[in-house]
Amino acid sequence: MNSYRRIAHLDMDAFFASVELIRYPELRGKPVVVGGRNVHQPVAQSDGSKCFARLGDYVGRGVITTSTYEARALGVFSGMGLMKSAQLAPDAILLPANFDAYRDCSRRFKAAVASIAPKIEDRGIDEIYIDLSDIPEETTSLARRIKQAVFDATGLTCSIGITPNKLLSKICSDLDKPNGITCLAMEELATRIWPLPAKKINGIGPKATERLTGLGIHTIGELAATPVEFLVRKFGKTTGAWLHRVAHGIDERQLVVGSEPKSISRESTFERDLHASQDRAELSEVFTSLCMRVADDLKRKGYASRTIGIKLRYSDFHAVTRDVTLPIGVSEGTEIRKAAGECLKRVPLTQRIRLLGVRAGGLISLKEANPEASDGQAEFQF
DNA sequence: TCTGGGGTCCTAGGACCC
DNA sequence: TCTGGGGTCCTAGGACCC
Repeated sequence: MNSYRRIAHLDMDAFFASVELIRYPELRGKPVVVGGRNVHQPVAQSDGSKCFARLGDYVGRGVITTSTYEARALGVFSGMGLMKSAQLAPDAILLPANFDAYRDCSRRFKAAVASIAPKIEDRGIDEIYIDLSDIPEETTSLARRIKQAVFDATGLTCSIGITPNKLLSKICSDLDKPNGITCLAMEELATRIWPLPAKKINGIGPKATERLTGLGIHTIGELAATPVEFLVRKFGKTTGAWLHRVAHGIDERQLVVGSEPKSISRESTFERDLHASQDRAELSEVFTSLCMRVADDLKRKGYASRTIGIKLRYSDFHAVTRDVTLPIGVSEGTEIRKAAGECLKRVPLTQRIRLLGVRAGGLISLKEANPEASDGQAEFQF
């Protein structure tokens, strides 16, 4: 058992936007945002330059997926509604998301890191944890080498935090962005971590931040100074104890390597809110198409699902879910459509609908789900 | 002019079984 | 005719993350 661990968190800098800048180097230094729907690809003009969509011209629903640091300086961040951000930065360039390119780039940066340090936990398309404990190399030198490997593989920069655990490394990778390296030892907790706002802790989101603020707790240091009994009284046993631990920089979690997906889903927000009866045909078409896409994803990844569910978001943004567990796993679009259709009957349909989604949970490998396709499964045959 | 799409994990109540 | 706990599965909702 390791008494001293060395855990890195690596976060790609403005990932989607940076991938786009490799494709369109003429946009470097300009405010650029990625997002929206029906955003036109850049159009080549007769003089050889390209015509890009302008954020100020955008009409419709949608949010910013990523923005360059120049765009962030104008106050537009990921998650912000595009129509709202258009008010703040009308002249920013707007590019449509190109997920295939991002996934490809993601695979390349992860492979580059794995060639140096193979113990990696995947945390999505643009970040990973790396366990460096068993690598005999000085920390900063190792971090530089990893960053160089990522750059050589992708042309992109990243930021790395290295500390004794995942909790602190995640905080630290964000402290010197972009293109930074931040190492931290436990002795530096009070000086470098405690002054930060509590919401910098992974797992303290908007709701928890609001509750803490209501208790007069703003920084991680203030949280650390709060008696654990008080936190347990206010947040319950599990959460209260957890808040106390993380504020003191304590996190014993190991890296999770090679995890399997738990669910696969597809959802779609409509350009305008639809009515169950008036827009029946349109809704039905989208619904079936979502089921088919889930079926495609399941088969491509080699899973069948025992629990099929739906999600509706109404025009007031309130969401409901319904699901059903089947006796056997399914992966055919028609089977998913049938189960999802049963779920739909259990949901109120008076209000207009903003979003429709279909989810497949309870995943089992396709081989287990299809006994006749494998051998040794036919105990009860006539 | 409101608020995307893909996920994970947790909680809590009820059914059901031993 | 009142009454145990424990365990697991199912369903719904919600917080949070990238």
